[in-house]
Amino acid sequence: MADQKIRVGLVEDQLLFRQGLKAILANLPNVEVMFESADGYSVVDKLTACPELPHVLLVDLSLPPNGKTEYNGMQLTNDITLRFPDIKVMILSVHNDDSLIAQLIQYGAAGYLVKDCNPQEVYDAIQSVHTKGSYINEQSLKAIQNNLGKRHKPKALMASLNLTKREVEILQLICQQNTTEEIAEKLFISAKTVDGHRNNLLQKTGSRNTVGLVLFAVSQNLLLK
Amino acid sequence: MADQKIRVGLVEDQLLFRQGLKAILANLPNVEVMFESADGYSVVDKLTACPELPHVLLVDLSLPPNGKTEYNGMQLTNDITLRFPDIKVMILSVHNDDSLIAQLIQYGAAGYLVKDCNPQEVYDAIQSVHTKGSYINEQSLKAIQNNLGKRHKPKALMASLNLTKREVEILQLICQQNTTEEIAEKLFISAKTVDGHRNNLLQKTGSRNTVGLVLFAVSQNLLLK
DNA sequence: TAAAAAACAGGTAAAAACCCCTGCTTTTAC
DNA sequence: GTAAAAGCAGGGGTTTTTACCTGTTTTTTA
Repeated sequence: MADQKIRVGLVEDQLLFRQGLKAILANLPNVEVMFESADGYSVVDKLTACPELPHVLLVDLSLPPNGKTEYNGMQLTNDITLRFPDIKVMILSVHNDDSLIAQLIQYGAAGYLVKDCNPQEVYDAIQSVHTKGSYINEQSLKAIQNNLGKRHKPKALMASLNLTKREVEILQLICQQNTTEEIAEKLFISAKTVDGHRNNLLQKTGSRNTVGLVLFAVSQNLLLK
Repeated sequence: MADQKIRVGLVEDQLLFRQGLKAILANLPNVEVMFESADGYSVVDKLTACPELPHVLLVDLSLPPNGKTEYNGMQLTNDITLRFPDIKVMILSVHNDDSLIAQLIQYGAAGYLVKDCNPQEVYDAIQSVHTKGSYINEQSLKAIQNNLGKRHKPKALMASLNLTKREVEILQLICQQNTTEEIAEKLFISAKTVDGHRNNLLQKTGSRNTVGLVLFAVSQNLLLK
């Protein structure tokens, strides 16, 4: 198992970059490049035809469009991880966009590398993705932290607002697109009372209108699914 | 630099576990345990008094309360990472709760380990956190992926709805708590026109009212920050 | 170039927002 | 243990905003 080579696939449109990467990886003792593609469209087909699937797929984030429709590394990542859950997708990109990184992780990417990293880092990443299941470096972690829900200290905020149970209850019903009267019926109280609670909510949350209430509820994870 | 020892701090209430961990780490050549605490309350004070800050802080997630108030590893992580950004906080926990892991990462934790891992993994984690800035293993990555919003192909949904640019623009302004008239002023069009767009949005998204529009925008990540 | 889609706009009724207010019950604090 | 505070329920009325309908003009696109 430890001596078995890590099967690596490359998805990268620039021929030179792809060849260079292949050359670098060829020098590594326990890595074998056994798959490559210049665009995203044919990858799934090629993989289904493979006798052995690659362990790790290095995917360029900016893949070329096919005529009109675009099929970039993000979409490919999503499709690959859904159809081949065992393949670890490692994104290569020139950019370093936080929200993009977070989204890629969300779409199932196992790691993210900028293209100007050194070869050793590529090797570490492949190794880490294969053995640990992921390769998250500091910048990726920061990206994740910045995009892992925007709620900073929800408990503190909630506590300071001091919403009552009834208010939370009504807020949740508002967020389910109920009108004031519908809420009143469901809670067996007067519509006027609901209106009063709604106004308290507006005041307590500092909202201008229902939109603000919904955004608040979302930020505080108060939504019932 | 490479020969310099990694300074490690322990925050763990169980004496036996803390001592055991210290003994394990003492065997490692490039690790030095130079700080320890049995609860969360005194950590910040102790750290400010330190001549040299630890590189890595191993923190037990379930720290004991002080009388009435609770101060657990989550809160400690939040405080430490805010006040000492250079210290990498590594969480130790018996549980393996996805949403908890994600929240900890969000609060600034650099890694998460379950307590029944083997000593080698602790060493790897410390090493990784110190050199790479983070240690995210497969279960942590899964936790992150599960908590980075829901994974249901926003683009596909968006495409099928076919919102126009103008509609998206107006939806975003609605989500900023603007009234129809304010939006009209900002876009130099009639309020009636904005209203028309709003109605198209209601129809296209299948919403009953503005609340539905906001929830849709949130689900599609259409909010401008 | 014809059809489709988008942008625009007016009228009307319903709902929400925003004020004012009175009681009653429960919780909290001194 | 009593007083104060907070939560809850209810009411009246006005103004603003939204929801829903209709239609026309402009822009896209097949």
